[in-house]
Amino acid sequence: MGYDFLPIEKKWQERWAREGIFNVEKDPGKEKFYCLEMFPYPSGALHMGHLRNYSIGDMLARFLMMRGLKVLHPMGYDAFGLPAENAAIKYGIHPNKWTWDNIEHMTEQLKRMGCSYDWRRRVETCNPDYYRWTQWLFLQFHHKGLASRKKAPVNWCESCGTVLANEQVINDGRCWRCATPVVKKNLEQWFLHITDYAQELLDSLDDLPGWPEKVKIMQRNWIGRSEGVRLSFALYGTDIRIETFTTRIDTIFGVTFLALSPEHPIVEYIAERSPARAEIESFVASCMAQTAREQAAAGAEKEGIDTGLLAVNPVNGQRVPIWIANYVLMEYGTGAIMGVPAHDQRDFDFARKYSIDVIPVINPPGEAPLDGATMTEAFDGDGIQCNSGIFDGMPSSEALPAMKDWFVSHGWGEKEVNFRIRDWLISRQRYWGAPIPIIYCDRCGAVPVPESDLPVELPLDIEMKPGSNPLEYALEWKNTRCPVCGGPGVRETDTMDTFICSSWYFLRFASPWTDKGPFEKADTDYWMAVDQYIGGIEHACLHLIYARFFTKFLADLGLLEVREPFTNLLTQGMVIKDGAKMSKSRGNVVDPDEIITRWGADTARLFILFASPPDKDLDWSDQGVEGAHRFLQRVYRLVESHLDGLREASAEKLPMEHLREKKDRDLKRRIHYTIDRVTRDIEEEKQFNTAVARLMELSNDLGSYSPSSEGEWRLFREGVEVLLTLLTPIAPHICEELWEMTGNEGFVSERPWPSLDESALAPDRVTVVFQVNGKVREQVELPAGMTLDEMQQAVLEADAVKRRLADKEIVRVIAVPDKLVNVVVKGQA
RNA sequence: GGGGAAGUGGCGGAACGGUAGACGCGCUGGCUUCAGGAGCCAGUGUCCGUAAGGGUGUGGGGGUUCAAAUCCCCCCUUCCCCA
Repeated sequence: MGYDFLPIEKKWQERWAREGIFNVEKDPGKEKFYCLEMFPYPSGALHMGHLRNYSIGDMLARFLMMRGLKVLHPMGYDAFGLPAENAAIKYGIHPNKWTWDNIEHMTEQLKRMGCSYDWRRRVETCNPDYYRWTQWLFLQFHHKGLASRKKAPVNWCESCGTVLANEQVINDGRCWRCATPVVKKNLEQWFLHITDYAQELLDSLDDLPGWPEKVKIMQRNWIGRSEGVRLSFALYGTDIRIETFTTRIDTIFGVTFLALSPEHPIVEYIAERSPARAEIESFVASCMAQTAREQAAAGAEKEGIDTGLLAVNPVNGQRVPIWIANYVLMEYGTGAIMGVPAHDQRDFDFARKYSIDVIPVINPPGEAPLDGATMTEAFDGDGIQCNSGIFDGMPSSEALPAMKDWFVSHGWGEKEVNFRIRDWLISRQRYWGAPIPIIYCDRCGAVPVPESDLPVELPLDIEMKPGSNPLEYALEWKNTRCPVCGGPGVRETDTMDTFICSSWYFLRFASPWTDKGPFEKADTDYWMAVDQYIGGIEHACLHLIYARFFTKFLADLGLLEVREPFTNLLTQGMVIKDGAKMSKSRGNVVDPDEIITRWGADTARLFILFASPPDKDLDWSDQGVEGAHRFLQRVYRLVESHLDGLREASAEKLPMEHLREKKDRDLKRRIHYTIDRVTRDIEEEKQFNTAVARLMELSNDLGSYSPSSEGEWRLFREGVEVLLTLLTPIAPHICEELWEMTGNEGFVSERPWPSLDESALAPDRVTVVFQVNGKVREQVELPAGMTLDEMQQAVLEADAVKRRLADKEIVRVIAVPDKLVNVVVKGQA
């Protein structure tokens, strides 16, 4: 017959579904494992990145199930978002229909992959049963004062027609979704106060040994904690004070100017009093048109304008000019900086361009003192204080803490910890998202929708038009009653950032059917935290921080026991073809459907797991896929061509001590070596490519073993069954089929993982390497377990060694049991 | 500029400080063939050699060690993230 994979895969997928073998319920008496892959956006079809993500996750879930754990392995859809609106406009399909059609199609695809999900638990974030609770969570943030509306300069994507959070502005100030350059707008927006959790988000990274160091570093950098001093400069001749923050209070005597962000609120006040009012206003206008990244880039041209007004340095009363500068960002610190050109490169560039004084206050140790007039770059290293009053002569490393105390004790400022992470801007001026449950009332202000009125359902009878939010025109929906006073009210038409929806979906999987809350504590108490989370590294500073934030907040509400959602994180590498990431724009995509139709899901899964370790990039190779397919064919033939013998052979295993022949002992050893290595490769090393390699070796050895006696058949049967069981998490369909063909009952997917017979691992003979001065001279097969003395004897008798030892003085002999002997001699050997 | 990851055959990739190149792909030769992207056997880092056997070899250069792809220092290159 041969390996006819399509009907085989269909048959087993149907049987698994019929028997519901992957449905799981909590069982407090049993150890659990929560295995989760990042759920997809239902864009229409799976791509190779998904296939890789879900092959890895499914293999782990199936492996752990066979290891006897209660495995929660669910799947869902991150189903709100802009592409649905774009499709609606482009093809005239309602976002709702477009999304649900895609969800059904992608679910079919996942089933065709043979994934072991408990499909009863599927969630869709666009389902009112789900987003009801997203809205409920927003209200909890609101009650706790952690959701608020404020006016701020925000990132605006012209193409998406919406604002973006800071994390969502990437690569040279572009939109994370469409790569359009982001511009600034001053808008009133909803924010979640993630900064309240900044310190904990930072600290508890240390409690995550199961996360890649790389991701933790990225998060630490993103959170960006810095300790410094908040100080204010008086606006000369007024009572107004301008706040700044610095980590380098040791350079306070070197301040020669103050620089304000063009967006700083005080700029307006200053402009009114400045002789250069018109110039300031036009300068500010031109800055607002620049992208954030243009402003911040270290190499970018620094522009500024002198306001003609002065600020007073608190430590020495010195008056310094106030400038407005494009390189000062409103969103970092206070939006104003003290300019110390001698010790900060950006300030230095700016000062030189506009001929501002440069006053060195730290001299490099052991070198000539700096001269502000002639220095060519800022000095930001440690050195000796100068021009710093009573601190002159002190090493700057000591001066920093000393000056901090001195400064604070004089009441000029206070110590402050500053974070780079900003509050999370969550409003989106889009239709296809979870409505923010707020009603505006002229009398009562912004009023939260009562929990009993949730969900605030998205109206479906809307008209999609480019560049606008249909909710603005959905008057029947928009106009409502104020929940407090009953007067006329207007609904918030902004919807929530979809990252809100994905910040808690892993909790919903624990109790997807409950309507009493977002989840039931008894369920999350059992299932949480996620033991293994798998997904792309691109979410390092987005989803993964947001989800941690939500988890901590929910723990503080008493709704969760855990404070971290994901115990172990695996960030899979990209899928590469022809030297570049697979992408539509590069035209190097391979369609998962095509691969599964042509080669089968098992082949696709096997190739993906074999081609490279999960955290590294994977080079797609059509020939590699064929190779994977050939391996499965060989396994199929191996079983098919030995069917009668396998069926008749006793399932009773022969222990090692009953095996006499070398070939039998070698096979037995290979079988248990494979169990040992495959188990460790999957469980400890997370190195699935070598696990597959070990299975190929076992298969090769079984292929060259010709059983004839009853005992040999028993051994062969053990080998085949071990091969099929170990291969099941990787290529489940073919294994089920072969398992059934050999006359076994039930699903191999439900078999326990083979147990290791340690005694079968010990080798009878070993290849020992003889070296002279570290160079391999001979390889000899010796009985295992020789003493070091015996090994040394053996080495001196070996011809290749003897030849090189003539007339040489042996300095020492090093022997590693069962491995090698190295004879060290004087001079060249 | 800062941070991170990585550099090993023709290719994907293996190697607790202990035989470098497992496994697979590709290639070469042979066998077989109800010709299919099939199977089987042998070979395959490189240089010298018919061979036996040597030399050499993990981006480059130093170092530690009986022994280094692996540990330490310097340099080069590529990719990613952040400014």
